[in-house]
Parts: sequence; C-alpha cells; structure tokens
Amino acid sequence: MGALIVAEGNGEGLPCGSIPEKICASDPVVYQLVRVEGDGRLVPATDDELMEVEHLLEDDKRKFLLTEAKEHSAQCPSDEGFPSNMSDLEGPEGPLESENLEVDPPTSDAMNEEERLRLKCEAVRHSPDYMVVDGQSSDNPKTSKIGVDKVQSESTSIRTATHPICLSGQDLVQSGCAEPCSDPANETVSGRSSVSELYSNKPDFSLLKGEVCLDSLTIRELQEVFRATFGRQTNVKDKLWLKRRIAMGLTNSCHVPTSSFVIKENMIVPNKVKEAPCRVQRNVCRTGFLTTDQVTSSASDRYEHSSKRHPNQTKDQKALSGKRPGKPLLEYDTNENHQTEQYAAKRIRKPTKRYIEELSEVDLMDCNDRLISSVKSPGHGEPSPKSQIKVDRDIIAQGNLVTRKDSLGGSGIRIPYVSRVRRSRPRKNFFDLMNFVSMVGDKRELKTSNSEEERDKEHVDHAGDNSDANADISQAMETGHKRKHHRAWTLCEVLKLVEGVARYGAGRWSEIRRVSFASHSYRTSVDLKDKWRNLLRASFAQEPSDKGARNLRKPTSMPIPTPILLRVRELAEMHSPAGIEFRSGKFSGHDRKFVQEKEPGFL
DNA sequence: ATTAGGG
DNA sequence: CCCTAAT
Repeated sequence: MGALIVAEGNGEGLPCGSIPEKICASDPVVYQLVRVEGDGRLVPATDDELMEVEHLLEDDKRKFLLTEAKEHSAQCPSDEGFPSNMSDLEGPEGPLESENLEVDPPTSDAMNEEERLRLKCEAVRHSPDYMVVDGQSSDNPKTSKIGVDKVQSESTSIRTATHPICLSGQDLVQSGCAEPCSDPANETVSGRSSVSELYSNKPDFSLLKGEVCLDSLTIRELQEVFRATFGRQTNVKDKLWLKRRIAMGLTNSCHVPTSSFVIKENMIVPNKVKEAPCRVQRNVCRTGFLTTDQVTSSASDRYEHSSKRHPNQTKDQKALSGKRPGKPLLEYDTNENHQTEQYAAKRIRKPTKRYIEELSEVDLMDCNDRLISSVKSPGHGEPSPKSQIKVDRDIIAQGNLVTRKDSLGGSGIRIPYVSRVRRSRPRKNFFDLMNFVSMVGDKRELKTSNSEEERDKEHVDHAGDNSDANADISQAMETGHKRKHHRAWTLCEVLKLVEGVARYGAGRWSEIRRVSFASHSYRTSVDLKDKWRNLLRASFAQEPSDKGARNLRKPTSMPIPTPILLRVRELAEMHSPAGIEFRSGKFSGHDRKFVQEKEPGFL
C-alpha cells in the first residue's frame, strides 16, 4: 500500500510523503488526503485509511500523522499559525451568529448544538488535521458547500476541517458558510435539524436542470431536489415517496411510473440504458476525483452555465435569504406538512427498495454515487468519540473511492461524502485493502470460531458433516476469504436454538443467545431470530410429503433432520396461539421427550 | 440495546 | 445475512 500523503487539493500532486509546510500555516488551500498507489497514482484515501490517520491524530494532536511524513511534523508550527488565523476566520462568523441569535433565539438545545459546532470547528482548526475536500473542485460552489456542509462529525473532522480553511480562503464560500451557519431558521423544533441544514439555505436549483435521474440520487440528494422543486425542505426519507413527489412536481403530472425514469424538460422519459448518466460516470472515472456533487453539477453544466461561480452564488444566497425573511415562517407553515409527510413516509415505509435500487445500480452500471446520511435523532447524544464506521460491502471501483456509509454514534450528523463515488465492483486495487480490512475484522471471529468448532465436534460428534462445513468455511476465510459473514449453522447450533426457544420462548433471543450461545459469539440475537424463522418456514413447508430426514431442497446447506423440524413446529404452534405461560415446566419436558424419541440418531 | 420484519 | 423501524 502506498503512503498516505496530503496532496494539494487543486490537483497538483505533491511529492510522495511530503507535507507542504504551508499546510501548517494558515494556508487556505484545500487538501485532500490521498494514498499513493504503487504506480504513482494518487488515490483518495479510503475511510479506513482516514480512520487510521485520524486515530494517530488522536494520539498526538499536535503532530501530523501522515504515515510516511511524520518527520515533517517537527517542522510544523503547530499552534502558532492557527490562532491568529482563526480569529480572522471568526470575524464573520461570530458576529453573524450572535446577531441571528437575537433575531430568532434558538432553543437552548439549538444553541448548544451551535456552540458545540462552533467549538468543534475551532478544535478542528487547532488541531493539525486538515482535511479535505476535493480540491480540484474547490472552486465549484457546490462542492464547497458540501465540504462545509459536513463539518459536523468529529470523526470525520479530518476530512471536514476544510471548512475553516475554506473560510479564509480560496473561495468566498465562506459567506456561504458563515451565513448559513448562523441561520437559526432551520433549527427545527425537533432539534433534529442537522448541522448541514445550517449551512445550506438555498435550494440548489441546478439540480433540476437537464436530465434528472432520481433513481441515482440518495435520500439526501432527493431531499435537496425536493427542496429545489418545491421550495421547502423535507425530512422525508422515503426514497420512493421523494422520487414520486419530485417527479410529480417537475412534470406537473400525477402519472409517475414506478419503474426507473429520467426527467427531462419536465417530461418523464423512461430510463433507458443510462445514456447521459453514463457519460457523467465516465467522466468520473477519468478524473477519479469528482465528488458526487461534481457529478451532478457537471451534468447540469451541460445545460447551464450560470450558477457556477460561487461569488455570484453566494451573493445570491445572501440576497435571497435577505429577501426571504419569511423563511422561518415558511418553515413554520409547512411544519405541519412535514409531520404528515413524515408520518406518511413512515407508514408507507414498506418499500425499502434500497436493495433493488442498489442492485440495479450495479447491474445497469449506472452512475450513482450515494451519499449516505444517516440521520438519527441525537437524543441527548454526545456524539460518541469514536465513530463507528462501517465498511460497506462492495464498494469502490475504478481506482478511487471507497467505503460509503458511516454512522456516527447518535450524533445525528451527516458524513461528508466528498469524493465518494460508489460504483461497480471492487477492483483489484482495492481488493487487497478490502480484504485486509475484512480480515482484520474477522480475525477475532475466526479465532473463536475455530476453537468453537472444536468444541462443537466434541459435544456433538454426530454432526460430523456440519463441522466439516464449518471447517470449510473457516478454511475458506483463511485462504480464499470468499464469503463474508456467512457461517453455516451447525446442527448443534440449531439444537441449541430450538432448545432455547423451548425454554425461553421465541422472541427472547437475547436471552437465548446469552444462555445457549455464549460461546458462539458470532451468532447475534438477530441471527437466532432469522434462523428460527427459517426453521419455522422449513418445518411447515416440508411437512406434507417428504418424510426423509433431509429436505430435498438444496443438498448444499445442511439439511435439517425432520425430527427437529417437527419439534420446531411444535414449539411454533405452542407459542403462537396462546402461549405466554408455557415454556419451562411440563412442556419443556414434553418437548424433550418428543425429541429424544425421535432423533436419537442425530443427537 | 432488542425485537420484528422486509429484502 | 443485512437493514430498518419501532420499542
């Protein structure tokens, strides 16, 4: 793997392993954390890498932790440069903020949130972490906005620190930053408004230009489009709903196909084989550094030229916001709608077509980038210091990018998706990385599993084939690292599960897990539940004919002995009708007996 | 954190 | 198995 370096955002690479000294100073340039591939190519650092770096940062906040550039940290002026710079930055921000507070005093919660954010920004500025936004596009208003947008997460501070840097510099995005930052209007009563909302006041109408492929947008993006379309914000997270809504709005029609489509010039056009989108995609491939927003903007740029230069845009924003003192009112007015919308969305949440969408994304090789934002109500949440970042399954491709979804512990913060491009399947380049990551993750599991496998064998030597299966898996993991989290259920486990259900009843999965699966750390209560569901299905399905001890189904997965299935059904029938009181006592005994007489051969 | 369900 | 909503 290459070294991690900080490269100047504007695309000019830096010598490998070098850190521009100016980065330590108050240089406004935006940086991007990148990795140098073996062939010299610069690839945006993956989340994992960022995490790693970040981690290092925590260890020594005063130093740059670039893997191979540590020596340079000594030269870093650490604090010196920052404070002054900060105060400069603070100028526009502070006053505005207080000003706004007067105008529309946010709730104490809101204030805290704001304060917290502000502090965070400062912290970011203090620490040497710099962060990153796709420099290349730093002059793109949208990108800038995004970068700023996401200044919330601590865990991603590394990447978002740009915010402050941006302010002082390069583009006047700052006005865009500072202003929204201070706008309490968006502070919804629920306190749910994410920081990002603080930063973006104006709908990005450019989103509506040209072809609009709602299918390829993420919820957040859809919400943006929604805003651009209807002029108000929405918290609805139901993609379908958003898409339909937007489509209807844009086309002025209620006839919106359920299949994928593209909206072009207010007309719905069946989404053929992704013509336009693909072009954009290719573009992305080529540059490799385009961010999601860039993609959309580049697409829209084909149709429009304006709205591209930030200075204007920011001005517009100001003017706009000025002209729209009613924003808060508007918010208020539509508040009701929001609620109903949300309500509706929740009720209809049925179609979680995410998978379908994702699949089609891949299949059609369309161009989607997904920015994932998980917005959870903050609760009282102090964002947990350590963010849990989860490496999503297949990600990446064409040499850049990376893992996509991260959720900050209860921080309800959106993660920057700058330079995140999600595409087809993993490429070899990343394969190693991914494997590495997954291997590390699985290590523990493997270990325990192995030892467990042994245990299982001892306890249940009858289940020979199962053990074998597991062994195979373990082996596969060790060697071929093929499947992910797939562990075949051993007969032993199934029995434990059944017994557990018999004892505690279906539904007490955490209990069952604690008691019967204490050693099987890899079986979560959800797994138990799922397995039980499958068992039920199997037990009822196979009931008719087929008396064989094995299901004809797939010889692949371990066939479940009929007796067990029978018992499963017993339990199921027992628990479903009126079954609160049973468990332990006689029934348990009964079951046991039942089983014993029927499956001595297996146990 | 757990549970229930859909995918 | 994964994901999410709801508790």
